[in-house]
Amino acid sequence: MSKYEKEVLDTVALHGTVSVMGLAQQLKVTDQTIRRIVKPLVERGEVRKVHGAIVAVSHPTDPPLSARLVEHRHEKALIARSIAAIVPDGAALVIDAGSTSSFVAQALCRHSDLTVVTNSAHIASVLSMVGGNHVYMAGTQLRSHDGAAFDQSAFEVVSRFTVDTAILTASLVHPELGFLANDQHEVDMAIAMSGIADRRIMAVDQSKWQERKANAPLRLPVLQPGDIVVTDSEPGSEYGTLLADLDLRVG
Amino acid sequence: MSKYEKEVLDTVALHGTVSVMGLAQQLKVTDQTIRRIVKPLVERGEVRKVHGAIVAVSHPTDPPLSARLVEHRHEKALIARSIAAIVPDGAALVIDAGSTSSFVAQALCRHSDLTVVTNSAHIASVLSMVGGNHVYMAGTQLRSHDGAAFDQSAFEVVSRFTVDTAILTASLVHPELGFLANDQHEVDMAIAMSGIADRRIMAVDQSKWQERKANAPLRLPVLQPGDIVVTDSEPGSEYGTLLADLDLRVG
DNA sequence: TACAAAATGTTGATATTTGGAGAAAATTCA
DNA sequence: TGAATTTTCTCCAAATATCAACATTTTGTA
Repeated sequence: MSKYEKEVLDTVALHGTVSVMGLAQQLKVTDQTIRRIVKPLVERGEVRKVHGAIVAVSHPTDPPLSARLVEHRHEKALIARSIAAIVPDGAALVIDAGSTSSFVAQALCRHSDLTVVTNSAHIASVLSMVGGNHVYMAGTQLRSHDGAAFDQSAFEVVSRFTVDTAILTASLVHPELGFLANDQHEVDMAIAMSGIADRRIMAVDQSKWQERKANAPLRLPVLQPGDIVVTDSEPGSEYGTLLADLDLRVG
Repeated sequence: MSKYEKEVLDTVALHGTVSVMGLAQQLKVTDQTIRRIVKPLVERGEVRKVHGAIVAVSHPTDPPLSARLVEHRHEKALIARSIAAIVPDGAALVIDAGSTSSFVAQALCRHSDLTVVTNSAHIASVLSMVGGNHVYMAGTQLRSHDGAAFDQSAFEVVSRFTVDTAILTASLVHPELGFLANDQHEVDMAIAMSGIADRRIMAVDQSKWQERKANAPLRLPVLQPGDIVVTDSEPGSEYGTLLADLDLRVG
C-alpha cells in the first residue's frame, strides 16, 4: 500500500493535478483502487480531491499579507488618505512594514519628490515607481509572510538617515500597555525608525482598539508628546490617558 | 470546485485579463465550461468578470500599473511561462531587474521553496509573498524608473551567493555584437549575477531581435556555451553564429 | 495446506460535469 | 435609434466520475 501512496504523492506533486484514471493506468491498477489509496491521503490533508482529478494541496494562493490587506481595507484606505494629506510633497519619510503602511504608500503615489526609507520591499517598489522620488530599501533578507526585512543591514540603513516623519503601525492598542507589536524585531525597527524622525505618525484602524492582548505582548515605546495618531473611529474613553498628549485625528 | 480553477487563476494572474474563448482554447474545453468554472471564482471575489473578458482583481501585491503597460506584455508573459516551466521547485535563482524578469517573477508565484536573489524591489516583493521562498533584496538605493538597485551594496549582496540559475534580460540582440544593455550599471550587474550561477537563462522577446543599436550600445558578455535563451519567435538566420552553442527555446 | 485478513477487481446505481442549441442580454457600428 | 454582432445564459442529453456492495485474488500465519 505505502509504495503506491508514495508514487501517488510524487505524481501529484510533479504535475499539480492528475486524473484518477491516469494514475490507474500509470500504476497498472483499477480506478477503484486509486480511489481507495487516495481517500486516506485526502483525510490526512496531503492531497485535495475534486471531481475528475486529484490535486496537490494548494500553495497559499492568497499570501498572508494580502489576506490581511483585505481585512478592514476600507478603513485602512481612509486612514491612508488622511496621512497622505498630512505629508507634503518633498518630504523625507521612513515607513514601517505594517499592512496599513502599504495603503499609505499607495496613497502617497500622488505625491512627488519624496525621500522614502522603508524595510518593506512592497512599499519600496510601489513608491520607487513614482518619478522624482528617492527610495531606499533597508535590509536584504526578506521575511516571507510580508516581504519585510529585519536583518542587521536593515537597521544599519535606517540609522544612516534623518527624516521629517516616521509612519508607523501597531498590531494592537491597549488602554494601559499602549501600542503593541507582534515580535521583538518589529519593536526594534519601530524604535530605530522613530529615532531618526522629527515626528511620528501612528496609523491604527478601528480593529486595533481592543483589550485582548493575544498576539501582541510587546510594547512599542516610540511615541512622544505631540506625535500624531490617525484612526478611523473614535476610541473608547478608556484610552484617554494613553492619548493625553498625542494628537489624535479621526477620519 | 474544479480541476481547472488553478490554471484559470494562473492565466488570469499572469495576463491581467483573458477572454473566455482564449481560456477555452487553452484548457481545451468549451466556453460554457469556462463560464461555469469562472462563476464561483467571481462569487468568491478571486477574479472579476466583465463582458467579453475575465479580469484579475487588483491587489496591492500585483504588478504595478507601469508593469502592465509594458510593450509586448503578451509575448513576455509567454516567455515567462516557458522559463517557469524550466525552473524546478526549490531552485536557487538570481533574477535581474528587466521588465521581462518581472513577468518571470509573476509566473514563478506558483512555485515554492525558491531561494531568490534580485536587485529589483518589485520582484523581491512579489516572490517574498510566496510561502516557503527565501528572498534576498540586493541593494539599497532604488533607481526611480524601475525600482532596481545598482549601488555598491547591491553588488556586495549578489557576490555573497551561489545559485543554480541566473535569469537575465537584454535590451537588444545584435547579430554580431550579441546581447546588449542600456548602461554600464546593468552590464556590471549582469556580469556579477551570471558569475554566481551554474547556468543562465536569457529571456528576450521578439522585439529585441533587431539590428538597430540605438539605445543599447553596451555588450553583455555573460552567456556561456549551453546556456538557455528563451524567446517567443524564431530569430532570423543572421543570428545563427551568435546562437551556435546556446540552447535556443522558442515559445 | 488451510485459514483468516487484507487488498484488489467487477458490477451496477447514482451523481457530477460537459457540450450543444437556441434564447436573452450586452456591445458595436452605421 | 435600430440592426448586426458578440457574449452570456438556460435547459437537456450524453459522457464521465464516484460510490457501495460483492466477488476474487493476494498475503500472512500456524
